[in-house]
Amino acid sequence: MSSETAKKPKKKTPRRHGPAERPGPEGGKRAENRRRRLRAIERAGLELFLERGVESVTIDEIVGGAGIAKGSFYRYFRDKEDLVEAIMAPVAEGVTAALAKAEQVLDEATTEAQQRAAYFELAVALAQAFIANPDPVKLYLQEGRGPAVGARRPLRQLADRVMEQTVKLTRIAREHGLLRPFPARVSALAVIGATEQLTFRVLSGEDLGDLSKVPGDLISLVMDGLRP
Amino acid sequence: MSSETAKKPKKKTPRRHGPAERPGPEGGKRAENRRRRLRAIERAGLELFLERGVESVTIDEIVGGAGIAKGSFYRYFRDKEDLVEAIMAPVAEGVTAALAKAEQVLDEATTEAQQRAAYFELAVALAQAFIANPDPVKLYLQEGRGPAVGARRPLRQLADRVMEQTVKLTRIAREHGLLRPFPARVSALAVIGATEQLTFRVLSGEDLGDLSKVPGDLISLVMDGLRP
DNA sequence: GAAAACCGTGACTATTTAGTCAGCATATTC
DNA sequence: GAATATGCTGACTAAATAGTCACGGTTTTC
Repeated sequence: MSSETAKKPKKKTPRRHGPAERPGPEGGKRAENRRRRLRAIERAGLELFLERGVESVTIDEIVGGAGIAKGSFYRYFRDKEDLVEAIMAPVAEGVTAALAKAEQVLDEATTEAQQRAAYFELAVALAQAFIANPDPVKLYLQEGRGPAVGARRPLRQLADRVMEQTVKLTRIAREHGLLRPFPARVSALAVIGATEQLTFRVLSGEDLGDLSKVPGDLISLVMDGLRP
Repeated sequence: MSSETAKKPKKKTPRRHGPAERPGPEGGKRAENRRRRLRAIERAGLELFLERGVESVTIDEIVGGAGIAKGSFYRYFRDKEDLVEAIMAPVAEGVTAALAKAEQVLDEATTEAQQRAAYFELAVALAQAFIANPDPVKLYLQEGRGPAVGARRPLRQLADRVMEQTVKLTRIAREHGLLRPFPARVSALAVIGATEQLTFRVLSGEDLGDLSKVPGDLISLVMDGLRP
């Protein structure tokens, strides 16, 4: 508070989310309680975020839903943004890793079969990440286009990372002659957009018929188009 | 109030947005002031919503941005949701009308040429609505997947209407043999998703190369796919 | 099992916020 | 241009909210 230029909440962020600085104990009772509480907070937060939107949910509601005291929230998370980041961490890591892996494999691939296999692997890895974390994925789809300020920042940042990585992959695929020569950004965004919209509506309970057919239909649609 | 039995702010909504019930005057100075103020509020609100998200913006910030007193806001709008609805009205009407018109024309079309013309007209009408209201469209794309509660309700409702109408059109097109036989909802959502994502990123200032080529590329991509 | 480290609690403070309204200002009417 | 209708203002209230912290309970350590 010495220097002026009064920013309200400033960006002081020495440490980030996590149970606390996880002082020292062992793999015993404390660690167990910690895990339980952490999960309770994440679970309650996620449920409320999906129902009412990240920005409208208050810390009081979250602690109420988790059945803990308010002070405990602040032992585990710095603020709401921190909680969102924690909720998204598994998805963010899974998706980022899958995209990075695909890029690396593609760079080293020499045959078209290898290339196709890389894309197939990518699709499988993404599908696994989605299926393992449907609610966080829905939150991402629901709020991921918001401005990168406040509690939604982690969501928007993930969306931007996904876009950039996908553009890279698209560029590689195009250079390998696997795609028609549209600008890579255009192809990538169209594919992301179609995939995300379909995923969002499925996760919203929209009736899309036989769900097991959707992924195949999407790929067929994207690769060969809608024209009969 | 252990759980939630009563509605917090209730849904009392006797009248809706507008300058007021526009008492009586004429086409003179008062009406002029009214219009100016209305536009100032909408402009300030829209700018803040895009920058920081609908739910995070306060009424005080809006009146500050518009340069008016707080009481005046409430003369023109019931609350923030009401303002959002007003901001989106031109787009909502344009899009809804275009989709309804296309449905009607398609129902009466007898030749394939007429059908194709109807889709072309639709594309033109939608493009016009987008170009005439880029900021509201961006707001819709940014927040339109949020839950249909609070100030974002009008945005989500518009998104749902767009989806339903597009599904209808897709179904008609498919029955006319213009599309491959994917489930109509799947095709429709894929097209909407690709279109909206591309539009959102264009409006976010993303570099997509020659912008005049994007619509054509999108159509080509959707109709004939990415495969070379 | 006693001391020490750690943790959870919820009342509390300082802010922020939505919404109101009495009084002054401006436009319209005659 | 006086009388009246309408509109704008901003201080005010009540409610909500983020974040803190002293205290008492729990777990670990020795």
